[in-house]
Amino acid sequence: MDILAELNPAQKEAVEAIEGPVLILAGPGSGKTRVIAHRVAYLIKVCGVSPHRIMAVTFTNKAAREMEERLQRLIGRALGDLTIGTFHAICARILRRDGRATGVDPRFVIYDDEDQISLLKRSIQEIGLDPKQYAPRALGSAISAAKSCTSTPTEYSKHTTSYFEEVVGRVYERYQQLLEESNALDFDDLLMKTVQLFRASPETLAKYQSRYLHIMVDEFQDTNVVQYELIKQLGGERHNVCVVGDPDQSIYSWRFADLRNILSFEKDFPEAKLVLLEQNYRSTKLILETASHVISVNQLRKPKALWTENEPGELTNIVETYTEQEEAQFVVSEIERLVEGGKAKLGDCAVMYRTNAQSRALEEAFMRYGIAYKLVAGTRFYERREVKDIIAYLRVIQNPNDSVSLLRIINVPGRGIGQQSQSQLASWAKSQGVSQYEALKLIAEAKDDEESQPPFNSRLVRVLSGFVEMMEEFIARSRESNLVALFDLVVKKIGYEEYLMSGENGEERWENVLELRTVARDYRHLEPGEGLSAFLEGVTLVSDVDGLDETVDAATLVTLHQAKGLEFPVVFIVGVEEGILPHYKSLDDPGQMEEERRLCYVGITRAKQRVYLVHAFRRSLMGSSMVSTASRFLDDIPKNLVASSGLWEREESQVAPSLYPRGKARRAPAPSSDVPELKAGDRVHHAQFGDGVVVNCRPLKDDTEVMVAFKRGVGVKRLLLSFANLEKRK
DNA sequence: CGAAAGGCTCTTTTT
DNA sequence: GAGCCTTTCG
Repeated sequence: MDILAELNPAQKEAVEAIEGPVLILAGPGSGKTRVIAHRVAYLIKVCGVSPHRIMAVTFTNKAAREMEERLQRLIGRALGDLTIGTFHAICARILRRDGRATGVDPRFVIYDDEDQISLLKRSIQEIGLDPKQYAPRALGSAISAAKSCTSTPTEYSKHTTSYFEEVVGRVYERYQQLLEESNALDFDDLLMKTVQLFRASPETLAKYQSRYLHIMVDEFQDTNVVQYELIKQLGGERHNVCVVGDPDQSIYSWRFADLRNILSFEKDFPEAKLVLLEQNYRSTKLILETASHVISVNQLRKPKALWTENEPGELTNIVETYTEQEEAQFVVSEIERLVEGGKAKLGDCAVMYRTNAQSRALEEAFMRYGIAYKLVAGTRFYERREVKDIIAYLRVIQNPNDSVSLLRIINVPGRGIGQQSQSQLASWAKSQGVSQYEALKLIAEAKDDEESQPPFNSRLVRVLSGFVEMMEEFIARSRESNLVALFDLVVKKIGYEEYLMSGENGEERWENVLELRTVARDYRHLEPGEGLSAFLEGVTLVSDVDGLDETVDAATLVTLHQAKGLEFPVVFIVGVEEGILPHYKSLDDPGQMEEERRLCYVGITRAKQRVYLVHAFRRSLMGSSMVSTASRFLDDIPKNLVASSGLWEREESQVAPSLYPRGKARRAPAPSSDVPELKAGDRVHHAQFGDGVVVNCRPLKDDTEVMVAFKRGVGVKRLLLSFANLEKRK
């Protein structure tokens, strides 16, 4: 098979440019994944480069898997040990192998978001601050930002410019100490420590530099500074670095992805070859045009000349519904209509949304209609309590210093080691200068020796010893048994099934444990220790889309972020409203607003045939009902590209003429002489409901109906102006 | 010690 | 509406 056949001239140019740096700017649907795959295949098959000497970085594990499959088809034989995966997975592998040079113990565990928050809380408390006053999440984000520029606690603290930053510096320092004591790395550490390793150990760097002749990076627009640094380190003198990206699809700046990497690339590699992929093979002309109108409003971008030879296709559907329930219902019934009419298969349809919370109404509608769907994240499997409990046991077995996991399981299932006992244990461990697990071992050893008893009562000594003896048994077994045998032993010994069954949703939760066991089975052929470690790494570094199964014929529900890199014949984007898309947190920041717009652009450009942009008039948010207005992004789509419909009549359909209680209305004071003139946007005060904002005014026969959005818990009320006694506020 | 109940605060997006 | 924390009681 000729690897260059079937490629257009620009794609061919990108594939053949194998010497020196290459920057590929690729519009949506322009075949960039294809280019990467063909480029790797070209290197191996035509240029005779060993797969061993190629690294390809993808954004998700799923993308890596697909790339591998594609390559196998292209090359027609096994790949050998090509390095392909996410930055995080690749770095974890490097650190396990060579991390010692920078002080990383190869048995490290990786802390996910939840573990990180819990450790941050502890750090905040330990330096004498209140986690309620200093939100762990906010501090975590600041620390993550620091790590994204490989700034150590000491370096960070040198350059603080505010009290908040000073606090961040202190928390960062303690947090990092605790991580080290726990022999744990967080996601950012995986990247940062690898860069530090390469800085600290030129021999290690040289080893990797001489191995990797060619490096390729997908989704380059979403890399951060450390990731870029890593690419530069590995690229070494050779500069055989090929990066592929699209600035218009940069949607991870909140994770400190830095678009400037693209500019820096051209500066750091002045000899870089630039390739533009502008022909779109995915979408209809009208979809591409719609998307272009949305994105072209952004100021901070370089215009692109995207084009397609595809059919014009259908107009973009803009639909307004009354509530989010109706919105979900519309989506599901429209999908049903398309499927029944033979216009699409169920699996062709995707529903995309800005926030995870929006999936709820959709799921309910899918279930009510009995239509199959797959939810990409949901309450993510690996974040479920029962799943994390078992993982925590396995983590402590691999690495007893993992304090976050130890604290999680020490009293789960309950064995009488409550808060009180735990802090006793913690302070004793500290006084002895040992880790908590080591303290437990000391207690167990000393329990029959009257002399060296730690200051605990005999009951506590008994339960603590019992716990640590059990864990020691697990650890011993982990050296000789395969992962599944170990898994079964742990679950049985701690009585986890009985524990779950006695609680709520026991059956469902037990099923999740069994599901985790089937994941573990994939690792049972590995050597005992290796299987455990690979399993733990796998379950921590999974991404949500990794679980997406294309072979199942069901509609897909994803966030817009997760949708990056996917494509579907039919795309619904729901909640296209001010405050949702764009998200309200972005409303006052032009830079963030541009990112929201890119997010919308990413969504639209996922579609091959049909796009629906749906918004609701009312939506429950954080418990109370709010009135929503159509997203500003919809205004930027010319009318001639749009087929719009409202599924509810603003003038007639609504509830009762007035929500104002009748009895009360009669007793209410007579219309006052100076009824204020109100218009949408005015702030008002109501004696009973408090402060609110006028959402809408509608003239009636001899009165005005005003819709007012009140504060939390009250929601939107429909009032008669003459009776409501509204006070206009400035 | 632990279960239950009530009160609080927030919620973007995720490797 | 949910998850987390605190309080209270057995």
